[in-house]
Amino acid sequence: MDIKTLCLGMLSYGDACGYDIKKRFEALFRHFYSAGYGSIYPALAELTAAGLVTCRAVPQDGRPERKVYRITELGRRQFGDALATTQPQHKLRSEFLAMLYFAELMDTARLNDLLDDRLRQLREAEAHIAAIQQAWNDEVPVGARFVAGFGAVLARVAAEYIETHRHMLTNVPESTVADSPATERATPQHELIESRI
Amino acid sequence: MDIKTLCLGMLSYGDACGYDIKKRFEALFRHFYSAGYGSIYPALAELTAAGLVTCRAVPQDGRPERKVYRITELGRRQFGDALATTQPQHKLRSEFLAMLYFAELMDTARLNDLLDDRLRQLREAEAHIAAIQQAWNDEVPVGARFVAGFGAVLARVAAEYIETHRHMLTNVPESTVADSPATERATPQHELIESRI
DNA sequence: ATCCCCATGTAATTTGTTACATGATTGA
DNA sequence: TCAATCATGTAACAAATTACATGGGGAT
Repeated sequence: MDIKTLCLGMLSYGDACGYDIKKRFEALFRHFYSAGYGSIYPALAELTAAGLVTCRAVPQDGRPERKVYRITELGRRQFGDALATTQPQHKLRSEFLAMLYFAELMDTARLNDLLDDRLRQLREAEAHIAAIQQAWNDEVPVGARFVAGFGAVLARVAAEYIETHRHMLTNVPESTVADSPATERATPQHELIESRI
Repeated sequence: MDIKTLCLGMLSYGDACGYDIKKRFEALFRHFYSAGYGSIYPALAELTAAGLVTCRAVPQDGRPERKVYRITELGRRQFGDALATTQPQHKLRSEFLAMLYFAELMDTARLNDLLDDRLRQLREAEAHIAAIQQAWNDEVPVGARFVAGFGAVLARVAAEYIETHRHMLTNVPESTVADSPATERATPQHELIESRI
């Protein structure tokens, strides 16, 4: 399920230009999928070349013309196929967690900064999802409700985990905090760590 | 915080060869960071060239020689700098959620497959984390405990959400299930969808 | 017999991000 | 007046995955 296919999916809910599609991505997909113009515009060009969408140019005064894309029957079929056969991936790449693994090597102030930053992001995500949910009416597709709920729950739980467990990282007895990196730590604990991982 | 830096971090907990480092990644980082040999071996070569690690070849009988890497003082300092200054990202790319957004366009059997697959992955993640936690002793760094707990909680909550909300997607009245894609859906709902997103 | 583990690497390919290039309109 | 929004696209770059290439040892 690449960006090309997702653009097709977006267009199955209504005509749009590249700019619109980006906005749609940002509206609901933002928390689990991102796409920039550098991906979307080439994707639309390829979809057009493959006959999966059609493109009509709408001139505007004072602005560049809109290129409005519409999905074709072939495109609809192909998207249906993709939904029926693709096995979806779920990739997380969290430098945040990777860094916290090395919490010992950071001081308390730095750790607090990292945790507060992440908390802010999570709160913002919760607020954003809540805002779009409130603007919904009865006809919103179940899929949208499901993924929005999913995002909201995960963001809330992640924030709660940070709040209830941050003391593990920051309430460290003074002596344990690393301060003289060179002298004591140079050679001692090599080769004996496999058990800790 | 790229793979190069993370290899450096891994080596700050003990000497290792590329193969070992990959195993370490898989042991605990697997749920939020992945790295293949194609990333790790070049990273180690670059770290060596930059003087951040040293490499000593250990011949073995019947196997290719191990190239055991050790972090240098410069490497340790540089890693400390990275921890102190890098602002970490947290990127999620979930084709799973993206596809479920279009749940209307899938049949119940397919949805059940997708949900069951994801549930299995999440249960497996929980089990894996529980296993490594049980093998731990008192000296495990707090960072490792924190990230393991984080992963365990998120996996559990995600699984719970799927179980308690899957009926939204699969208990659909017969009539609503899409069956004749071409005829009814060709043109009707174009241009009126902005409000639903 | 066959598969997995050990152990190294390179090269091609795919994929996505960032920067560049342009420019009028609208609201603060 | 300054930033943001609308609107398109290309080109360079960065990064990671995948495939290729090699090969003995040990377990089932």
